[in-house]
Amino acid sequence: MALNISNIIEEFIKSTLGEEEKLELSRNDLASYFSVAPSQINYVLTTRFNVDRGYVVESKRGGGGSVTIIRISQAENEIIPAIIKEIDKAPDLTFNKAVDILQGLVARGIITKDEAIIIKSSISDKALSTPTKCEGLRKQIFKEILLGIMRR
Amino acid sequence: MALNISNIIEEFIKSTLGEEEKLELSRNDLASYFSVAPSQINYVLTTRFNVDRGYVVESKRGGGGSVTIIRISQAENEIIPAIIKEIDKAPDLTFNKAVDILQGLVARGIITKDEAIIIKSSISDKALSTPTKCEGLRKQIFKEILLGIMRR
DNA sequence: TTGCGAAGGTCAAAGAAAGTCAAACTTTTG
DNA sequence: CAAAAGTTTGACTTTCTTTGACCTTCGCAA
Repeated sequence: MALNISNIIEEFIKSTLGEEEKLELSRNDLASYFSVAPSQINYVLTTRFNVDRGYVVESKRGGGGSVTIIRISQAENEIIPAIIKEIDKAPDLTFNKAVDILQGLVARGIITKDEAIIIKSSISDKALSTPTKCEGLRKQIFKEILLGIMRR
Repeated sequence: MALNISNIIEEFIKSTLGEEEKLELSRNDLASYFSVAPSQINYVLTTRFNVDRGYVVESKRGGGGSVTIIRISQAENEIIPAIIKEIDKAPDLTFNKAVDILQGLVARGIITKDEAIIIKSSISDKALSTPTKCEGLRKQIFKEILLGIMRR
């Protein structure tokens, strides 16, 4: 993995979180600990700890404010329908969004890393590049895959 | 073999890779080390480290970005390119033909049953049913999946 | 009750990689 | 030797990260 500071902060948060469900921390302290702009913490949170990847973040401003990272724990049989509902909101599905979702599924132990690789292949831009570009195709394929996972 | 800079870079990468499975490097650093244009590295990668020669390349842009060269494992290195060659003979690929191929891969222990299920989902008629029918799409997706399997 | 300081939030611009593509150049081949 | 194939270069693009200026919210003390 490339060594940028965002990845390092991501790993730090994950290892501090450990097996716990929640982690409360101070944005400013974390930023000064890593000598970065406070807004960089937000960048890490929005790109690495979003719903797609299986986390939610809550926060409180003002004196004594803080940021709380929460691992989403959902009954296994509810996750996939929830994801399908979520992706159905947008007309299309980007590759990166799908990769985030897959990371979330791997993190929750629903699919293996190897399975994620296969799925990524099947919905990559390259796989879907055809003379006649088909709108919404990736989404459709991805949904079928999710349904297939549920059925097994 | 002609002693052009591409061959020298190729040898350098190979000897740095050694017996390892993966090598992560910086495109720009490598380019400046050999005093060539960065895009020359891409040229070397696409001509010398492609699937036909038993490698796949992954990369990440942006700060801390990098290029990773991955050696494909041996057994799969034989079988999968052969399958790709075979399916390339026909312009299209039926679902049933693909299922046959998948059965073969499961039988040889190259993929698991669960992985076969996922792949079937991604190339099913239902996944691919779109308003504008896309010729040869299933084939393309299937090929990408096969490449993905090699990459694990 | 109001105002100040201490959080955290937002957003856009700058920076840091890597990717693409075509033109120019070089080497090989018929 | 001419055409084809292979190599090298550089301008431009895309993606991801980092920074900083400015905004919002909250608790507490005067």
